[in-house]
Amino acid sequence: MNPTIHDVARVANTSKSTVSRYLNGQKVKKATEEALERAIITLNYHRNENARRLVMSRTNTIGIVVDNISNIFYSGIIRGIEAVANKKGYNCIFYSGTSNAKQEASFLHLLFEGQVDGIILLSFQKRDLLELERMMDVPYPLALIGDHGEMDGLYSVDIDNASGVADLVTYLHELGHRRVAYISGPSHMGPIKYRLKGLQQKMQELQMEFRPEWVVASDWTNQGGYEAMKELLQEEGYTAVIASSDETAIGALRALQEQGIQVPNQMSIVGFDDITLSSWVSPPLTTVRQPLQQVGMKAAEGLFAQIEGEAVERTSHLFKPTLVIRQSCTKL
Amino acid sequence: MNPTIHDVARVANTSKSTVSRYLNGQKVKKATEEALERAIITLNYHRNENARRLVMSRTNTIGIVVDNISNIFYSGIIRGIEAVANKKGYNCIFYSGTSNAKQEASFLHLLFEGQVDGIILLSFQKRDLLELERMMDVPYPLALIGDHGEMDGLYSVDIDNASGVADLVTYLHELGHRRVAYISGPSHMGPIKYRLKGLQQKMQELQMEFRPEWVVASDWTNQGGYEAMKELLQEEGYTAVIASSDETAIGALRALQEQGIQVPNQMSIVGFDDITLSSWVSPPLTTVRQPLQQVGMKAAEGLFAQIEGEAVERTSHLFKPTLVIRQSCTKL
DNA sequence: TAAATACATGTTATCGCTTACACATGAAAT
DNA sequence: ATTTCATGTGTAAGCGATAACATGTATTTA
Repeated sequence: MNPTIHDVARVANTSKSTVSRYLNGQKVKKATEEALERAIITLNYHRNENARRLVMSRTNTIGIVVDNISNIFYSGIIRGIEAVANKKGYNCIFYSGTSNAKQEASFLHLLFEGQVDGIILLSFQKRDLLELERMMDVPYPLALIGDHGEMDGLYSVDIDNASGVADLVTYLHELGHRRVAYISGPSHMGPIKYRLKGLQQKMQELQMEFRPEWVVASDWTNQGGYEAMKELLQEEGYTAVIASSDETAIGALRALQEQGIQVPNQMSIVGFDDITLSSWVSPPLTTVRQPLQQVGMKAAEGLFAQIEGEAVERTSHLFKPTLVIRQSCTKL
Repeated sequence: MNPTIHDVARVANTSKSTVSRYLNGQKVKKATEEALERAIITLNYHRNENARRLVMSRTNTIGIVVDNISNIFYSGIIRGIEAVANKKGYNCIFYSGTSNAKQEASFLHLLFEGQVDGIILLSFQKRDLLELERMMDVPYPLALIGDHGEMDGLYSVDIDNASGVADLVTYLHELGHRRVAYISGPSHMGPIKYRLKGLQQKMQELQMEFRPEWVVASDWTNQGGYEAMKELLQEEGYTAVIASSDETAIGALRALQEQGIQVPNQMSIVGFDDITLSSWVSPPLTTVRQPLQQVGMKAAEGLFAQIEGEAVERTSHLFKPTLVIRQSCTKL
């Protein structure tokens, strides 16, 4: 059996409550402090966190539920969350829905059961509206990152996807491009809808021609981008391609180069995300960078505000990406 | 305040222990079962996991400590771990040492404090020997993935890196190559030493010439591979390059192509890892694939064996990679 | 030196659950 | 009808911590 606070008290010749106070940083007499230190080392005592949580109804821990823990995009967000959590003295633990197809809402039990003080749900998949509604009823601290199904009532944070694409359109427009093609992504991903909407709105605003046959879908992989570009190459008339992710943009670039089409001289291309690879390819890819860390921080801040009983705006908070100009576009 | 088992008992007109038994799947009379079901729904009862863990000294949860949660290599391993854990009815929670430079051993407190029943430490960084020794003294279920500092006394699982490189050497030798260059990786990574050792041993065995100037280090990034290859290009005489990771191999490929050196006609190149990108590049890269999922499963199995009190071999368990032949090498 | 104050420590109830044990109930065996 | 046994349920004692309250000791002040 592990030693308990009671054992420590016995060995140090004092009482449980003194031990508890000492452990929690309250002042004790110098002599008892030393005795306690010795006792704790001798017994190799570690406090039982479960007992503590039971009586305190508090865990000092937040849960982060991610659909795919190895998604590289989440790493920046997680860094942001952890930065805030560390400052607040909280621990982060991660739950992954990766292999088992558990739904996010199924992790809410962690909250009910007292395993965590709050939860951040992190996923760029499009979310189920029923699940979102269910979450709105949860009287516990909760923050969403990613799609919020355009409904209010939940504290959520996301990239302003529409704005990012709009920036790309504007940039191409400034370079003189009037007809641009678009490589979209898989429909189950949250950002897809907003990126397309941003494209359409900005193009309309700038009175650019929008042709449905200049829009193709991809699965957001490199290979998908390659294939989408091949498909797109059967149409003509556009002078630039906007890919809705850098990975597809790079695949598309490969298809273009394979066809002997020079980038950017004969075709301009831009991506979205600013992944590391984007600066390596040739030509280096113009794209927009997502403020991932800020997103994570904002979500964590909102969560802690809720944990501490403050009022938060239960609505969506968006962060604008920033344009990163490299060498994949040319002036017309 | 949340409803407790006591509230449920009151509403269902029975006693705490009956509720507890019902919740734990023991048989109760049909009538009480129905009453309990109703009471639980009415009250929206969720059992307090902390109280339960306190009295049971058991969490049904294992902790997975990873240095960088977004490392794509870990995703396969994690899938393996989760598969075994799910089968055993355990939950996995992840702890990340990402942002804060916490050492792995500092997560052992989770075990002492009763937060988890066992821990898997997952990292491909080279491990600190002092930390490893400290872990050997821990009388709790523990499994290591990655470097085990060549010491026994810990249950650990790893890729057989030496064997992987040896396979590559053998393959090149079979193709007629006798003089090969090698792009190593960063010294703080665990596999580096073993991969180099595998290279040297197999080359010696096959009586191939090993020249120090044909060995350069890289940081295992694409750009690092590019630079390493440039450095290597100042030397001559070798007919093939073994890169110690696919990402560097792809960078090296870029450098070669930039110099107008045709792959595989003028230079053969192989990588290590079999990342997705390796089959996309041109020419598709010959490499070795790591059995990541198996590694994860083996670690989890060893951990559960320990949790269940079985004896396990407290030593290193290695899994051999398999050669994946594509088109980046030519017969001499 | 006695009274007033501050500070450190001990006593005890409590958090919500599981479980050993005792007890009640009803069916099966005598 | 009585005894036996199985089965379901209640009582009560912990699990290991915190914290309100009471108490004791040291320090300051009159």
